[in-house]
Amino acid sequence: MLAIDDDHAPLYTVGQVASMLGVQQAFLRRLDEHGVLSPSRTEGRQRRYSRLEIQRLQYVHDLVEQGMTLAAVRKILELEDRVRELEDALKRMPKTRKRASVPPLDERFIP
DNA sequence: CTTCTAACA
DNA sequence: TGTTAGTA
Repeated sequence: MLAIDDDHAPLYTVGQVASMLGVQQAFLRRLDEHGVLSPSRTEGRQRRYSRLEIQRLQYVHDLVEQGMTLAAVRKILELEDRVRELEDALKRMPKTRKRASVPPLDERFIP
């Protein structure tokens, strides 16, 4: 009954995606090389992008235009994914009315 | 005709 | 980063 997610379906080639977004194929391939966004591959090793990946591509394109390096973009996407994880982990956490204790400044950053 | 990798400017 | 040669 779960209308299978056609948003995750790997359907589009680099060429299609590149012209859809008005970017160059080389750019998309570089994102793949740098681990920013790696689409799934066919058995013949050809890239196939899903609609979700294309959306993320739009976002990545913006960040790069704003001057972000690919390494920076990769880190940003990692952190944003991490934030989502924590957000819905929080959402599922049993409601407690306790006052959250704030960790000391020094300990709060750097994994 | 399209994509792929690798290499060069 | 964009382009291109040589393939598959």
